[in-house]
Amino acid sequence: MCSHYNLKAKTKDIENKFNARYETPEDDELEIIANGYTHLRMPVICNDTPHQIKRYHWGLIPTWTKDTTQARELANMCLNAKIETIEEKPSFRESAQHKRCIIPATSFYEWKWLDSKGKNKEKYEIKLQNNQIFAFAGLWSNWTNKNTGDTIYTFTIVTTQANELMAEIHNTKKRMPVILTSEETSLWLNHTTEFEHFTEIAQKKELTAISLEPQNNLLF
DNA sequence: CCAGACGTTGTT
DNA sequence: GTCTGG
DNA sequence: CCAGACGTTGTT
DNA sequence: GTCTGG
Repeated sequence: MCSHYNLKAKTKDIENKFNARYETPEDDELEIIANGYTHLRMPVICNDTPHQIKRYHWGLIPTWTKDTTQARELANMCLNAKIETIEEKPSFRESAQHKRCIIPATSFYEWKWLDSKGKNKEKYEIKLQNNQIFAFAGLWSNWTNKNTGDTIYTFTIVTTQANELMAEIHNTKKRMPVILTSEETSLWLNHTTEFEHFTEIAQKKELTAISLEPQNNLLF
């Protein structure tokens, strides 16, 4: 499961890459290692405002969520969404139809299990081969807390079957996020391409996996 | 029927 | 809101 | 990972 | 003690 990723880039480069502008001012250079379970607000570009970069919480909260307790549970569950079933799942289908987004990133993390118990794991950081900024395919949602009237904006990262390299690393479940180049993001946002096609797109990505030193804890 | 889930995968 | 397991 | 279950049947 | 759901 893709539950940690990194966005390390100059804000100007992110803006230029995706032809979009930050909604609110940012530092010149970002380096954010996002841990899904902390539900950080991360930069996203949504289908309804494709030239704006907004910050949404990672961990999708469906519109029908009843209260904050349930919201917390769902946000923890909905860090990822399988592309094969997003049209069916109650948590995702509304978003799959109307609420798509892309999530700028420069790398993500995965562990290779070296034994069946997961006692020994090898950490990897995965990037595009040319080390370019890329984007995950994602879904967004807006949830209004009936008690406070506050609306929380959230997103999830869409996953698909692993390609050859990722299956080597994510050797238990063999999944990986749907990775898009800046040229491919409009295919996802504009809703014009079949879901199966994104699996093909993801399979073809040239990725580089860097084995991380055991002592590198990346603040996790 | 109706309370409880609603998700992915092994918290990388 | 809608589905589903018990 | 680690708290919590560890069972079967299928509501009356 | 060991499995497993979250």
